[in-house]
Amino acid sequence: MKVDFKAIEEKWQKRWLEERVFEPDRNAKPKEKKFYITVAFPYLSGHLHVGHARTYTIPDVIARFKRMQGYNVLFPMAWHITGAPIVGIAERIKNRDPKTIHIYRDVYKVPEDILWKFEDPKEIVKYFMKAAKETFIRAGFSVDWTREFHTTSLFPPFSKFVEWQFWTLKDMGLVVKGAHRVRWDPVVGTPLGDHDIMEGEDVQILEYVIIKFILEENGEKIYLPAATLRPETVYGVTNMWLNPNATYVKAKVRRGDREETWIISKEAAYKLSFQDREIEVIEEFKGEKLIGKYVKNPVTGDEVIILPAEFVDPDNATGVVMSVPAHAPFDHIALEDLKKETELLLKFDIDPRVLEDITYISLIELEGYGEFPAVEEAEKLGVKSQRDKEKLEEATKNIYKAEYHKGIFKIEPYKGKPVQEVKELIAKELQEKGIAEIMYEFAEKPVISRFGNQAVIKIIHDQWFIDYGNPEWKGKAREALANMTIYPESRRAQFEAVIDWLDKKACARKVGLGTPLPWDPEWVIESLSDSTIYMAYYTISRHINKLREEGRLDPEKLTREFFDYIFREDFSEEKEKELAEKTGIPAETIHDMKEEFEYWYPLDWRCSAKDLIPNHLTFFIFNHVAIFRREHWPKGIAVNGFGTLEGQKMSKSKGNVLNFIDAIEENGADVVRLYIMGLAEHDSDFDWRRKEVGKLRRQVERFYELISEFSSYEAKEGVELKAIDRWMLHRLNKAIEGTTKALEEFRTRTAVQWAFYTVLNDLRWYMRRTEGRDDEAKRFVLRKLADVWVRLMAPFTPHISEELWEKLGGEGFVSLAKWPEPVPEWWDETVEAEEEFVKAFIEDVKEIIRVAKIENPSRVYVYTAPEWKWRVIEVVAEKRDFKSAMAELMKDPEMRKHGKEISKLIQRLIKERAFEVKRIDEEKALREAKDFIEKELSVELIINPEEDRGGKKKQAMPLKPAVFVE
RNA sequence: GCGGGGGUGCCCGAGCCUGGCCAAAGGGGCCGGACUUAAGAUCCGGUGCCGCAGGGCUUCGCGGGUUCAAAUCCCGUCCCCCGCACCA
Repeated sequence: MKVDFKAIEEKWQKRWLEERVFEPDRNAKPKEKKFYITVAFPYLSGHLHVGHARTYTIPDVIARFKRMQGYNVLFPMAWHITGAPIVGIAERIKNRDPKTIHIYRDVYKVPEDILWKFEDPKEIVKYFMKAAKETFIRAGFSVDWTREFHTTSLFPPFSKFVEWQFWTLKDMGLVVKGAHRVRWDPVVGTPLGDHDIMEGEDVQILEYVIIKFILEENGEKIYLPAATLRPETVYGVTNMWLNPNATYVKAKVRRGDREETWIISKEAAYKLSFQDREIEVIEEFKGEKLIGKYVKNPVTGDEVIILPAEFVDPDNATGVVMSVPAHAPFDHIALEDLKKETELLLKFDIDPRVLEDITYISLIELEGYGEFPAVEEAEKLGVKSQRDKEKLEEATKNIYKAEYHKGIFKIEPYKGKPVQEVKELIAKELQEKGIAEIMYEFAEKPVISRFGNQAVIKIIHDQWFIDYGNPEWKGKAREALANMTIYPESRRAQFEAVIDWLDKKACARKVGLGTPLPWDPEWVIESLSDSTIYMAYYTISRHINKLREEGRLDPEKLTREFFDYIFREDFSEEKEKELAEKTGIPAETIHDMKEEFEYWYPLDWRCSAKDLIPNHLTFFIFNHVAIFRREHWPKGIAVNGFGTLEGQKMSKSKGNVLNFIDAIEENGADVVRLYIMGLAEHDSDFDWRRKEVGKLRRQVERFYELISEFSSYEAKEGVELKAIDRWMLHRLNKAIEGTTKALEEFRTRTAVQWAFYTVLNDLRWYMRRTEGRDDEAKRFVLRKLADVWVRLMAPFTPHISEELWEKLGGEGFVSLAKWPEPVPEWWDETVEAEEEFVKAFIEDVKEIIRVAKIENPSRVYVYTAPEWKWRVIEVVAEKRDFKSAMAELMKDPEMRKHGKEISKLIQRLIKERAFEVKRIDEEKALREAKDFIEKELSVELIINPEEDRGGKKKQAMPLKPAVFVE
């Protein structure tokens, strides 16, 4: 039988919408019975694919589950359109970029006539919002659509809400203005995000400390700023390095109201001009001009000579390097090289003896090394000259790492401190004294922008930040987190780390869709920053939407005062009246909004994929604790993993994407939902495999057929049940318990395993065990099972569950039906143990037949353990040691008859730690299952005969009867 | 570099917190059987090694330790994945 999933799905989706099944009424239930769950709204630059499906299905399943548990559930949805990508797409469509057109026409299947409208970003937004909503409806998501909205100034009421949020943060001093470094295209003049970079998108930005050595020339004070990543080594400088062939400049460097004269490489002058310095080049010359001159170390006061070195790269930092041969392999080797080049020295008019006089200065105590680690390491790796670049780099890396992590500084005033600490201290101190500055530089080159230009690092001013570095704020965020439930709990550590590391976050930019910063409208609030507390907006959104529809809303009148009242203040009739006048919204409606917010908040659950932990989810915590009162702080976060397609990462540019809607079209929403929920747990990733989905589809069809069949049965109360019937009901209880527990913890995979597979397998076993039976007891069991099973499956496969619920004559929607609870009288651990015993027995006999290679067995003799052995087990379980168990047992004269055997048995039991054995009536269990066992094994089963066939009888142990096969 | 998370049988993946019932759930694949004219679907069995009686042996990245007992705890080590921001 083919099940027409599509027809069933459409039918119920229509009914749900018509009867407003998922629009909660806050007056229906007390606040203790409310359940508010949200999921990160989708960014709509295209269709949702199956990789996204899990993120949205989880909260829906939980919402459905909670609804059935009797909660008043709010599960809203909105759309995120803030940011640059959509604008970028529009631009690329306009430019007829073939790649973009391919994606939108062929992968997303946008009709041609609509595609060209995409030159306007608003059209993109319009199209995909509609598509996403349709997808969600067709996925069967139990969303309250009355609260739908989207972000940016295209939806003014929400924009006003964001404005309010930012004013509030600003007043608290949490939005600050400052400088910020960005990757920058110097030709086009724009900041470069990751996707704006053609080459080198993952290159790190390093913070060089540039230490200004002093060169006195004709009484003029000139600085020679040496760039280093190890400022602490300034105490060990023996000389300076310049590249004699590189071009250097003498330039006036202005920063603020300070002006100095520097000598740096030509490249450095250019790069520094983007980093808060005004550079005026006075003179250009080759590095050789300065070789042999002396400069003064600004920290130690030492006079050191400038020497030539070809390893100095003028395009790295300042092109000026200080030499610390004791701890830097490059410096050591360069000095060794130079000693051999007398001619070169003479050319620069340097007395070779100067080199001989250079004494290495040891700064760092490092275990496993002597005074000069750099020298040792270079030797160890067999470095011969500066040209052994690879080896030298390795040596440098080794030494740097070792000294940084394990080194102890030897020079006062930092003596005895770990290098790691000293480095920070010195860098800070030197900067404070004006001896050193910071220069940003790429760790590798080249870094090319998508415009094809060599990128630089620029310091931008007037940038607005949200100051997540604020220690007080961090404290509150930590407090909130500590009181939250995180699923999976193992992610908590990451949240803690993120809260610790988070610092100033640029919150506005000059391009893209969004809400303008209310006090500085040139800036648009950036997309991660405008969606941190919108869960609060949902609570009043339906009123806003209604007012809007009725044309009774002037968004401009949604002032700070209005939002303050709703979200941050106490109830006040007076205030409501006042606001009614100011906003034009009826006082009752304002009151209603306030009540609704107070009812739904705090948010019970926030769901999202795990990639949002380092940003959105943590911002969500931060912004909540800043703006809302403690009682409104969020209660839980559940994160989930991503999806791949047949083992491959989904990539729209490569075309291997399966759109969510296409998957639904192909398999039906219920199958897709069940598949995705059963595939992975919590934050682990899942892999979509077409073949498996197909298989599942058939199983779901089977489920449908089974329940359809059982629906005709009558559950007549009071019929006498056989052991196997009770077993089935007991197992059903377990499935209820297992599913419920798993769903409470967002463990969808375990839940599906219980709700679907375990029940299916148990049912299979039950049918096998009861084959040929057709009696009232069996019908009773199957009918009960159907009732329970449909409800257990309803969160996962809501459409066919509705259909089946209707067939079963259930009242109303299964979506609102009561979630099953274990039936107390169904519990029967004994019958389960007996059934397991029977199963194990069959397995054992099969094993014997197999191993002993018995052909055509005809009879199986089974001997269950005698009573006294059970007694021994019980006593051992209680006493747990040989002496007292033996003593206890020997009190009984019946037992004494078996004294010797008992002593052996006790020893064995203690050795095996067999302390937990559930007592069952083995003989009864075997007799009840006799027919079945005989059929399974195709033998005659003889239970506990007098005659000891094969002399096996004495082997009988509790739960392990003696067996003889003939 | 800093931070977070992992390494389990042919593959995916549970178990690890709270050591024992773990040769290790559940899928998938593969092999065999039943059903069928056949294919498919479905059902049953097998899938570390050895074993003519239900047993034994060796396994959970690698090395060591704790324990009567370790996939699970501790120490060391190797390898892998992810994030590092103005970007959704």
